[in-house]
Amino acid sequence: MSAMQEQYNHKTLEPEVQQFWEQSRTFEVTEDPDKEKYYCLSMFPYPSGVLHMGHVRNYTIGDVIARFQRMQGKNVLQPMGWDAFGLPAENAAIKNNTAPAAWTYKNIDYMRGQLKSMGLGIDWSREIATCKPDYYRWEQWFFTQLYEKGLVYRKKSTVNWDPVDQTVLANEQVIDGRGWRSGALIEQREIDQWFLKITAYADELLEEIGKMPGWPQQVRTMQENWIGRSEGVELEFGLVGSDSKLSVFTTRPDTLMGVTYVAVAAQHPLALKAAQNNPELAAFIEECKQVKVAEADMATMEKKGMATGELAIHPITGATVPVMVANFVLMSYGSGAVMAVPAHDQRDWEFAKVYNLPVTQVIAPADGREIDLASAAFTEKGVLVDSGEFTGLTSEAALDAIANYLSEKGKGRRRVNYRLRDWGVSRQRYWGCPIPIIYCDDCGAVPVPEQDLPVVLPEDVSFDETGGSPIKKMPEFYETACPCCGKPATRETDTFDTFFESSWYYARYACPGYTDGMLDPQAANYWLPVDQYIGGIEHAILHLLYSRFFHKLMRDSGLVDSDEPFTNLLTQGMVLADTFYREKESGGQEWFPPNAVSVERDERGRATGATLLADGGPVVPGGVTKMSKSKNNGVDPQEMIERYGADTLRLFSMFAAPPDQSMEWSDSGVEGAQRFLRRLWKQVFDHVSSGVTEALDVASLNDGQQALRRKVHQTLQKVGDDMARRHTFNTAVAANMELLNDISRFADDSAQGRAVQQEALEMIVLMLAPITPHISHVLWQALGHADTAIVDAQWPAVDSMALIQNTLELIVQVNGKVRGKIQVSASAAEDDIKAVALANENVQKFLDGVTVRKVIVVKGRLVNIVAS
RNA sequence: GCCGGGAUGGCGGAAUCGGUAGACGCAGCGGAUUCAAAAUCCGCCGAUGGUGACAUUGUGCGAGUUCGAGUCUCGCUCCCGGCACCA
Repeated sequence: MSAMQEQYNHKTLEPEVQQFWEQSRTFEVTEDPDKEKYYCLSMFPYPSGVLHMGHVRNYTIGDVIARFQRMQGKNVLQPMGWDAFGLPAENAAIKNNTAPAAWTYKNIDYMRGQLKSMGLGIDWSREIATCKPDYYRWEQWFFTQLYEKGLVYRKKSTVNWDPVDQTVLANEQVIDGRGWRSGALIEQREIDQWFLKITAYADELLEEIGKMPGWPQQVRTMQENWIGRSEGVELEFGLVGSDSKLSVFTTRPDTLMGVTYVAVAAQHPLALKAAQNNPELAAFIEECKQVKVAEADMATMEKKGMATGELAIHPITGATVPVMVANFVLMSYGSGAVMAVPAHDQRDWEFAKVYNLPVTQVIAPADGREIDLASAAFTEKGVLVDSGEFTGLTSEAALDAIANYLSEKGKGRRRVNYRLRDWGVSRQRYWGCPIPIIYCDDCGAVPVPEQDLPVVLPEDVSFDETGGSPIKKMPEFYETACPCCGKPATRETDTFDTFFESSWYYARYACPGYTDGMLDPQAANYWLPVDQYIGGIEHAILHLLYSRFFHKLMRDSGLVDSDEPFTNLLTQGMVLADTFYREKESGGQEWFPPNAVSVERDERGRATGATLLADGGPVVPGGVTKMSKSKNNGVDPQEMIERYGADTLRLFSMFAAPPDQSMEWSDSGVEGAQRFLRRLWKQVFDHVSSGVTEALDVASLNDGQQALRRKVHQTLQKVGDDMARRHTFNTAVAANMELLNDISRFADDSAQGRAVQQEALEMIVLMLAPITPHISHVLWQALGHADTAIVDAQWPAVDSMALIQNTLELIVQVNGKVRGKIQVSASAAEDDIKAVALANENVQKFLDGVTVRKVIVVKGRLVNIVAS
């Protein structure tokens, strides 16, 4: 063992420790049936070029959990890879005239180095890049399997066309009518698309999300709402002068007797048919097409409609009601037609007011109060009135009665509807996984046979200024022969949505080099499901729903035997920083990085203003917002690692806020974290350089020694709970800071004093090991453990004997207000405690002239004297 | 509109099961050290009053339950996130 340096120097220390891990292959793991496994996974990064603070936070949380679980004796897998396909590579290719592949690989190489400098305990031998054929060949294979099973289909459908990125987006990728990446207004277009039948799994996806206690409630609710199950009745209206029927879906069959018209979507076949000889209606339908389905300000949209001239026949009464085309009916939900009950549905009511349609009340409040249908619809449930044989039933009873009536007559049936729509996976982009389909004039769409996989994406390509996909202009790529008949045929040139790759990467990490199939069942079933998944809340719906869907598809193909991919989910909060700006003369703001600004404060520390360091002129504080290029408030992790070291950066990230909350960046907070590490270093240095330490003899400790030892084991208990159960790493760090404060105040250089201090320092180094692994590694050696690396050390056990106290301090309250503190023996009887409390001098002052009514003793905590 | 989460010192946050509100850190103030500065160390640090012991008050607002409420209940206000002509 080399002698411990007096000064903490992260610059030499961290690379040395990282080299040790790499040489010892510390984090490379294999399946070991005798050991409990723990699979800890952080969402893999897109190789955009450089690491940002969001990555640092994500991967530090994951690494802390992984290292902690390893110290629990588990066989811990923590892999890393690259979500390598995607649009930014194409944009960069056009801008810099490089191929997307070259750009991506260059970024991966650079970012891998950055991740390594963070000191993450990753099994790098399992690294995956989704743009490599040995990865994507298996999703191509899986797609052909799903095709055979009928879970894949192609249809011409209205899609969201992003005019900037020149691509189709999934509904989930359209936010407020704009593309989730480009922000461009989305247009509607008809294109042939491949779809995955996620709706076939809607029920299971919904059912199981309800029983996943390891997921945050927020994410579960978001997925539930997204799937959007609603139970109701599907029923048919007849059409006058026609044999065809008009099918509608309703969740309120109890209001059926109040139907005064039927409304259909503009794209509904009935509307299109009626428009053929009605130019006015045709024009209206055309107008509705212009309105985007997901337009931002829908709420203010005017109810518009037009009569089709058709008449529908009520399934119970046989009365005829008009069929209207209405702009508020969605073709994509249910059957694209609704029964309208203006008296009991607000939208129907508003529409009826505009077009003078009758409002017929059929539900009355159960409590008999008056309602005014002239001002609004009555949408609550109640009791049926004027409803023929159903009159007098409650809404609940009528729901059943009418549903039964309709199904007996064959005019309707109970039905469940979902908001969720099938997943369109085709993208008209180049930098993605080719969809393994060949189109033959005679045989139609034919999946590429297994022996011809993978369909390799050509990497050596160049882009023209249109940004269109190069493989669409490469006959050598798309010209091929039909696998069925051998005639000349054309290859699909669309690629998969990149969510396709990220939907199963977690499983491939179990067997990244496996060449005999998509997954090695033995390895996959050993490691899966992921025990802890960590990532951003922005993936609450898209990625996390697709992954769950994929896992079930893989299960039903016999590839995995679990139902869900991620047992526990931690969604980390955003990283925020201060912003400062000046108004530009040309309009708009010029934003300055926080470290270029000096904040002035008054004598209480309150901010009074801010100036730019460069010119001393004032700048305006713009609040604390998510780190972003546009606000110029990003902090470069690499710079922080170089200046303070990875341990300091990791410590600060974990200390600043609980992992699921947003975290504010603070330069002085980082310095505080480093200050703590230097104090810890100095404490260990002073201890080890002042001689040998003899063995701890617990029985011989004096009060002061016992007190420090109690603090050590109390801290251990708390930190263990914070790390394992609560995931509140901020309070775990705070507890260690408290402990170090106590250690540095502990001035006892007696033999047993030094022994207690030795234990205290060992414990603090062990407790910090998951968070600050480099310094802990070195300090552990300095404390006399040169033979075993701290990563292989066991998490220490709490000595419950050390927690025992002979005397306790109790708070004494009078009527709930603290009036004094008393020391009592831990074994004191309740009556004795009461007597001591009542005798307390300050307590006596408040008992003067009043009568004690009751004395409440809360064991180990307080005494409350009730007096009046 | 609906669903979910919040609101605690100058700031980030702590208080885990109803039991000392403000742990820990940052900023600030005072002191030691230093020729000086940085670094380091010690002390103070919600508000009001008091030299002090201490007292009063204080967790967005208004009620309530309780011996005792930041925590539970009811009613509001505001903020953040998500969803939304979903029949």
